[in-house]
Amino acid sequence: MEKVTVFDLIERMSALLRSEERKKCTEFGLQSVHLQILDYLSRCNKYSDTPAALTNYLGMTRGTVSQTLLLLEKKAYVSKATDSTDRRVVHLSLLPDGKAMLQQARQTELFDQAADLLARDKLSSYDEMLVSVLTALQKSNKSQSFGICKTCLYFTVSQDGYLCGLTREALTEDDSGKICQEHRVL
Amino acid sequence: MEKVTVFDLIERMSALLRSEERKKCTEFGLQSVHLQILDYLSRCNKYSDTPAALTNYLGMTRGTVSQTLLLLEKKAYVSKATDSTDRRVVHLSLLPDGKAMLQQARQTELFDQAADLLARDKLSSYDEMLVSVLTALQKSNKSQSFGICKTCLYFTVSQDGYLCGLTREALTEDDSGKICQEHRVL
DNA sequence: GCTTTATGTTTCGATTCGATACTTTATAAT
DNA sequence: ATTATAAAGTATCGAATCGAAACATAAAGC
Repeated sequence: MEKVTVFDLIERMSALLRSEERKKCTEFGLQSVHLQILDYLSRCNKYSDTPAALTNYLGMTRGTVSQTLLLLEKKAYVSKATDSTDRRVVHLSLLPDGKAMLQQARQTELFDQAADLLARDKLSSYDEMLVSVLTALQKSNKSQSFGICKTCLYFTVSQDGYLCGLTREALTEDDSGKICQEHRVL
Repeated sequence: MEKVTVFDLIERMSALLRSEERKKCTEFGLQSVHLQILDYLSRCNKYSDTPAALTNYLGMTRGTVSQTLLLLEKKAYVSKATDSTDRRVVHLSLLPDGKAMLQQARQTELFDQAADLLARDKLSSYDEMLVSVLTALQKSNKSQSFGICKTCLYFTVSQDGYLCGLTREALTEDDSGKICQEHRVL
């Protein structure tokens, strides 16, 4: 397949989602960045719930992120807590209101419908397909992949559960499904 | 495949592209909306090069689109021309400067690299795969699909070339590859 | 101890964005 | 025909975003 096709297809999907997202946002009186931040926080793990990670993830400046977080904090969507060991670092967490908002704003209908339509066609193994597309994209975007923990180079299965090879810490099943800023593609 | 997987995969791709785009934009002193507009204008056909189409495509209000176009016009990226038959409508076109900017700002490297990586793996027919994913998404997003002209319900092949079944006008090969706001999924 | 680096915050000005009201043109109704 | 209604854009205003730069504080290097 020529590059143009992949390029166009993915760009189209992306534009489609962007548009949907914008509509959702105005509906709930939010900005798309807010939604992206809430979404990220709901998916990232404990190593990645900092303003700095958000800065990298969203590709914005620190100042802007700081401002936006201030606003989200005022709306009681997120809360801050300084790290116990490194007192420069702030850990963010979704508050109940934030979770509720995210739940409402997620484009679930769109995807539900799409999935239903997909199910009718008898396509096999298109998830490995998409996975490989995404992985390829992540590899290209060298800097940071922000991949799922369990697909990481450092992710290891020990006798008594999961383990992060980088931090040497034990990981719960829950942790292993979330996005990590330290993620390295296999 | 469960819905979650599709959802996550595509969301991830989208987030990735958004981030890349943001970086590109600040690099060139633009806003991501500007780039999206330039991109759209470079891909849309003559039925779709109006502010109203942009409004639908981007999911913004008419006022905002009008403002942004004013700015792009001032930068000599786009130009306006009132329609000859319906004097209410305005047709937009990319000026050389706009094309040049778009050329520079497009995330070609990212996709080139991704395509190279994909080429190494021996995956067959993943384009039909992605096409069907995208089509499904477009079907879900009932309102307007903004699909490629040649994949449209109204697209017909006559003895002497292509034809739009809606407007009854002849279409060039070039036209048939572009995005149309009237697009209907088959 | 001093410098350098990293994480966040603050401030400021330019820009965006949505809401509302408005103009102009086309289409529909009577 | 004349009026009414709808559609495409524009203009204006105020709130909010965003990036740049300067700043503060904490950790790390030498």
